[in-house]
Amino acid sequence: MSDAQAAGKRSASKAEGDERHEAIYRAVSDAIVEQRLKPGARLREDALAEVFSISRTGIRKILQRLALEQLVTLTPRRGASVTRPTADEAKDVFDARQLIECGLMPDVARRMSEKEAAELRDMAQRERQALRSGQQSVAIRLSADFHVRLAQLSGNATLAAFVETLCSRSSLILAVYGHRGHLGCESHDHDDLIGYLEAGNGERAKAFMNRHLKAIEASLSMVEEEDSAPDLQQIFGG
Amino acid sequence: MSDAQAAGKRSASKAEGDERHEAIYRAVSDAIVEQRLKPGARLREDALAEVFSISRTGIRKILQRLALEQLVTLTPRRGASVTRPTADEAKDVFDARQLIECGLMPDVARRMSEKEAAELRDMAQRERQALRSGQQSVAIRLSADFHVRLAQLSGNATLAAFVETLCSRSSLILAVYGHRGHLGCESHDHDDLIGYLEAGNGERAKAFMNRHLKAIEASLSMVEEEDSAPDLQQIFGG
DNA sequence: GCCTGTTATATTGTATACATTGTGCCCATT
DNA sequence: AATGGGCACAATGTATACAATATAACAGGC
Repeated sequence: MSDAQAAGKRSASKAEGDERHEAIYRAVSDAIVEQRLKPGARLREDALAEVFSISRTGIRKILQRLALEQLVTLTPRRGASVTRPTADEAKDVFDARQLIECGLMPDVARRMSEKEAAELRDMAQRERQALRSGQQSVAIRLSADFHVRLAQLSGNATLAAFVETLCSRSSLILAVYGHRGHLGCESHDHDDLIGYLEAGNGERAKAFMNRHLKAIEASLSMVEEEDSAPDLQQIFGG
Repeated sequence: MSDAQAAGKRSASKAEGDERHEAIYRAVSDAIVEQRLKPGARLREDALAEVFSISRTGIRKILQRLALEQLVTLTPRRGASVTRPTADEAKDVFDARQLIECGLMPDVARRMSEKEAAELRDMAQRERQALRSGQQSVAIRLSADFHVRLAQLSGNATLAAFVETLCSRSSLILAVYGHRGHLGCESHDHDDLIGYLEAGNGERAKAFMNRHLKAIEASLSMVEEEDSAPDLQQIFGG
């Protein structure tokens, strides 16, 4: 990589620097969403800076962005770590998803084209495939992407961007509170949903999405696991 | 500046730096929301750094945060300026507010205590007062605060934070597309809404909020005002 | 032998210096 | 006189150096 990096460094005089930052951001974000970086994992600035061959300045920028999206937690003099969502946060996130994603279904049903439906079916199929072949990280990502793409089809970019952050956080929640092997979305659910949307039945899709999200939330085991020796912390801790 | 900076450097050893940053962030954010900084206004890093007596590093951090909330626009080598929302963005923001704020009304009606109702009434009264006495900036802020506080009472911190960004952006939208003198919320609307909520009538409140937001949106004049001599830009510009 | 206080190390926070790039002005040329 | 190129300036992007602080290891005392 050193060659490409050195060459990139020299030739990246233009606005490529931004794209590089974006790429690094996505790399870290993806690693978190795909649960290769697990909640609680520390993200040291030096280490990240070395891995991606940029200075800490750029890394800090990226970490701040991730912190604003609640994917990493920035503790003042302690640095960054992958966020470990609380039970309250988990509830908020799923309530928000229910309100928004369900609310968008009628719009999606009205606007979705055949080409977009095909794209969604492709995503759903690849998700099933990944699930069957045991590629958990890929499946998690495709599942989140499916929900995000759906929101984008509503035509509301603002809400779509918000749904994206909610889905990313959902992945963290599943990592902490989900049962292993069961990663949220049932494999056939997404296909069923596409069917309702293709039929233009927004209300049906809305109701189905509601059940779908409720099912995911219900599959979580909401026990806040205490640290190794935390009794004092829980009794006195602010 | 060197004196104040040196003194600040010594005394701000603790975690006060964070609070200082937060204060500066709020100062800039407030100025934007209250329309003392108008859309399109350039925000030069040097100038801000000098005004607040910190280095550009801290300013950049704050500008990035504001950019993620869509309050300022960061053009790659051109710097920061107060965002001038497009008509599409305006529609998205108000659609989002309708979906979310209305959807939260039942929860608010169920959870709101008498003390919180009194607090809201106080805010609404101060808003009317500010409006009467011609303090437009204060009125704008109080109006946004009212909607945000309402969302907070739903108990969903995630959605409340999102509503906060939507309200801030709404202020920008009103600055660009609103008629002068008419700043969105009718003065008695908020009081009426509190009444429905106090009565525990969530559905009524929901319907009223829907009309309320629709009325605000309808009051906008959605003409994308072209710059002084921009014909070529609009025809060819990306 | 365990607990506490101190010191050393490692990591983040901040500022500043340097490199890069966009913009506007001025001059030369047609 | 107008246009195009070049140059100078100004503002941002990046990296590094320095300062402050939290953690952990270690030593001394109870």
